[in-house]
Amino acid sequence: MITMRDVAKKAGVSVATVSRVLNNKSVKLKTVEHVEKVMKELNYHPNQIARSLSKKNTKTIALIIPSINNPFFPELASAIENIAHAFGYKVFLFNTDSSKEKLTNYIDSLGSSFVDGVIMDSHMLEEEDLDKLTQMEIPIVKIDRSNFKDEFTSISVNNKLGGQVATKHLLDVGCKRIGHLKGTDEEITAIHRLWGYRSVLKEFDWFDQSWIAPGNYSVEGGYLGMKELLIRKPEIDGVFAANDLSAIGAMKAIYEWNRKVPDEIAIVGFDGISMARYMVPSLTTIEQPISKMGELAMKELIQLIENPGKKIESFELDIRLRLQESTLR
Amino acid sequence: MITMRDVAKKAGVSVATVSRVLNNKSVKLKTVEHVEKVMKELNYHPNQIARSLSKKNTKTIALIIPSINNPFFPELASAIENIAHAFGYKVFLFNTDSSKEKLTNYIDSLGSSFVDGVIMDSHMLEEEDLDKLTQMEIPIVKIDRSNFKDEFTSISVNNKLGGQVATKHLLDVGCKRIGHLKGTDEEITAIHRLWGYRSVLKEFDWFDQSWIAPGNYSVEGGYLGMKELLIRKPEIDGVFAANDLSAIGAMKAIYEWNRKVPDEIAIVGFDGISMARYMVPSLTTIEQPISKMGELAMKELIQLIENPGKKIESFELDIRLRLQESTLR
DNA sequence: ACATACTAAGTAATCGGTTACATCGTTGTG
DNA sequence: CACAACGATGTAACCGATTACTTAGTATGT
Repeated sequence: MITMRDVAKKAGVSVATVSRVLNNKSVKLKTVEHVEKVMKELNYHPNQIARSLSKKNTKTIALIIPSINNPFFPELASAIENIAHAFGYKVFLFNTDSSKEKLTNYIDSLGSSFVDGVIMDSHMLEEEDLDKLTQMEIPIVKIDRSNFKDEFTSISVNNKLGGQVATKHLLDVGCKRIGHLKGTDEEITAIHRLWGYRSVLKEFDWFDQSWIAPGNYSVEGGYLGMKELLIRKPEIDGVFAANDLSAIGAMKAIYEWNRKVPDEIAIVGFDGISMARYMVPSLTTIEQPISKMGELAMKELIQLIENPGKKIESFELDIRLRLQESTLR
Repeated sequence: MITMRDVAKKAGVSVATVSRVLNNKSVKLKTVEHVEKVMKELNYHPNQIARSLSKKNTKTIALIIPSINNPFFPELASAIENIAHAFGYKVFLFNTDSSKEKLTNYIDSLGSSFVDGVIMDSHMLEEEDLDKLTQMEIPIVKIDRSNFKDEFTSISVNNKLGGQVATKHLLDVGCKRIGHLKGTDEEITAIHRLWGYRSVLKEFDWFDQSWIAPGNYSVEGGYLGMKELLIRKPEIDGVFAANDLSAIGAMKAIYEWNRKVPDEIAIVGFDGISMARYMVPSLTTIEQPISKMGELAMKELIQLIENPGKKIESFELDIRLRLQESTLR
């Protein structure tokens, strides 16, 4: 491996000068040119690890997400990676696969100062984990699920409001019996969406818990949950699925049950993943500004990293109803 | 920041001993316990960067993919990340967004020895890039698109065969006029799939280039390309789309055109992304063993990294026809 | 009892950069 | 003309670990 000393020796200057050339510090133009020529000749690449060690930064962040099967996360990751790249940061992909063990594992590793910051999107965080993270004194931005106190900058949307908008919309298009495919029980987003749904329907006398089935935030879950609802509630004519994936599963179940979307059963999802537009029929959904969330998260994290005075903030971005065929009637 | 010296001082031993405790080298049990206790007390975490500098490895790999919107890549990334994690490796996500500039940028950065290896899935590699990569002497595994000579270990499937299987299947279910939504012109996989399609149909006298429309490997592209075909070839009754995304777009176009899948037009995709199963109707597709490809790639890369004697190999995995409703008639 | 082998631990060099401080030559000012 | 100020460069310490080499102490064998 070619090192700075090799370059210095061949160029007849000191290592300090080579370093200065690399970092655009004051060096005579002629020297710069000469040293750069030597670097080319030797095909020299500065060692990022050594640089990180003395500079005490790595220009690297960790992105912790619970799953990669839900397109929401790739879309988010894409936005994050884009901004990161634009600002010279690299992104570690830590996929916890909804496994607590893997999450703990990753969190523990963060203490080893190989990342400058963390974007965390996980519902499985417990007090213990948060304590660890706080102790590490590493900048953190939480996305999507701000279930804990305001120790970290967080980016989220109003999930309860989203649930309300979705449910009201189903009422607006004439649905009389509206079911819900809820997300996982641990996720705060899922709980809030459920609350939104319930808050709109609680005054109706037909409404009770039996209109709620598990959807598990997954296609398979939505599919199974919808089958359950179809059996239990043949009169169902509207569904609010806690996310787009489960809505897609639900549509599949409805189709197999030989019922028509939207005429017999209208359906609303949540997230606004791009695939929702291309379903047949296209899926009405509560759209989160996914890219904007990713961009904001990354930009905030960079702020946190690069100017230590930066304060913790909470951002709540707007959702909107993206009207499509699945509720068009 | 707490360092090894702090631990050493407090424990009354030398830094070497602390290091040995960390690396399970021969140390008296009593000393180990004592040092570990001190580490706990000080909340000491070894600095990964310093460790990497002296060990000359980073337990990190770079995954370079062209896009994150096509679910194929998240599914691949997921498999890779899983194996990586199991073997103690971390994964950098480099998404080139089909931008040559970003790719070059990332490739150049790889010289700085901050990764032990690279998994590369990009069709945009040019001679120049390959030269750079070869010079860096960094272990590389290429996935999916082995368009260049055998300088690197590569994992792929037989795309031409896939195109043939898909097209023959459409003939088998009774299609008389079969169009193709091709992928991007630069991607070798797309070219091979097209070849497969053409090789099956070239003997038919109705067949010519005008049955091929651009699909661009994207939903939008498939949608637009299908519209084009529907206008140009009203008699079309079968479509082989170069990937699942474009097939999904095509189904949307067909639906809007008020034609029925599969009865009036049958359609086959390529890739076997999990979403294909949940389309309405579900999408028949040429299934690549995506997870297996990712796992194999990562395992091979680890081999390459950890035992330098390891030879370059080419793996061609099997594809299979995944029969679903979109060709069921 | 003494040479030999082995274990546990310490000393200091090293990985490849950055940077505080020192040095030297040049230019500017009264 | 003498001295201050500044710009370009060199020297060497440092970032936080690992590890080759060395040494002290203990166990084994004859």
